[in-house]
Amino acid sequence: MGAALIPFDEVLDRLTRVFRDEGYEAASLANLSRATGLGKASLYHYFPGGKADMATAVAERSNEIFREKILLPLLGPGEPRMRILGMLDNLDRYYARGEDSCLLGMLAMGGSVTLFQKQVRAGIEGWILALARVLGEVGFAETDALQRAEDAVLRIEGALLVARGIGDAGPFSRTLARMRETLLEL
Amino acid sequence: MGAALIPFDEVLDRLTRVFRDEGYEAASLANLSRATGLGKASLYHYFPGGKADMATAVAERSNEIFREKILLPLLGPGEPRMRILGMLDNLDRYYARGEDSCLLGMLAMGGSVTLFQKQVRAGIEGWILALARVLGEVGFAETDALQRAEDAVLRIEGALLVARGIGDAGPFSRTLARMRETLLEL
DNA sequence: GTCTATACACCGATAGAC
DNA sequence: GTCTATCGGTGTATAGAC
Repeated sequence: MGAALIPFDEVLDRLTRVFRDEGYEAASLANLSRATGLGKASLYHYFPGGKADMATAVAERSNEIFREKILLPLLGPGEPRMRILGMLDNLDRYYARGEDSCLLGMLAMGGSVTLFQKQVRAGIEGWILALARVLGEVGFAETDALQRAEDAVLRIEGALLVARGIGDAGPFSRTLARMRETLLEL
Repeated sequence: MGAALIPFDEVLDRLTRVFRDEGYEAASLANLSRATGLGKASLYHYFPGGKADMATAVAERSNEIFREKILLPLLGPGEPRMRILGMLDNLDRYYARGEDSCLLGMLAMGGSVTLFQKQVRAGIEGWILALARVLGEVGFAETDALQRAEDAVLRIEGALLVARGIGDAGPFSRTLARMRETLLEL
């Protein structure tokens, strides 16, 4: 009969970890099966579209979680400057001090970007827009706020890429530290 | 008998394009064979270690070309400020205005980073050190110069990642524009 | 140094029992 | 809803002729 062995969200979490650590192409069904404890056929029960289906679901859920953990506190109540500094702390935790990679970044730098461009775009642009909005509250003019927000987001992404590439989380930590001093400056 | 059909450097160039556009895992021997016009067995003649061998060779050559086209002009003769601004123009051309991805970035965000970490580290750190040196000539203190250089490099990488991820080169162009105004400022 | 042909493991995906 | 067993295809890699 087979009741669900673990909650579906837990399945998504484990799939996320594999895609985030290995990238889309290197994440084999054998990996994904092992990570979830589910047989391949069971994975196909939840995701009829197979691996691509799993990755898009995982990317969408990742965007939701990012929204909860990063964007809502950023937009939420409190003094705007403090919320922006709080975002930097939350990012530090979210990306495990630079040890974890960004799922969207991994999907972006893979051979099948186009499959996930909708989710990548939504995640990136949602982040930029939210940050720009709070920078606006702080007093930056709209275009300046947008520029700063875009710059901040792509610096985080670049820092995670470089950290992963050289096997040293230092660039991520230093990037957060620099942004603490410059993001609100001028 | 079989003389070389195309110069070896041309083979490397074509392999580079495949790895840079598809990433390591998605670049199949069939792709690489088609792109070079060489049969699989011929590729194994040049690269006994197979695909990993091709990718490391390609990464090393990519670092050499980057050095020629970007780092030497940056370090070369001329007024330091102008050389730094010149680097930004050269990067704009090198990455085809944001349409091309960074090979090292693609390798960094793949499931086999560890295979290429030596080359990725060499490329990234060589770039940072060169830029820091010229920033030093401009008058920035050593630690400040290093911070600025690291920040600049990871912004370029982040901009290329975001551009690829959303399918729009805009973030890359805007990043170069912002850096033209801020990299030498303060 | 290039090719054709092929080995054989693993890939994503499916069938069908329970 | 889960499993085992298996499919056909493609992956990397090799053998051996020319």
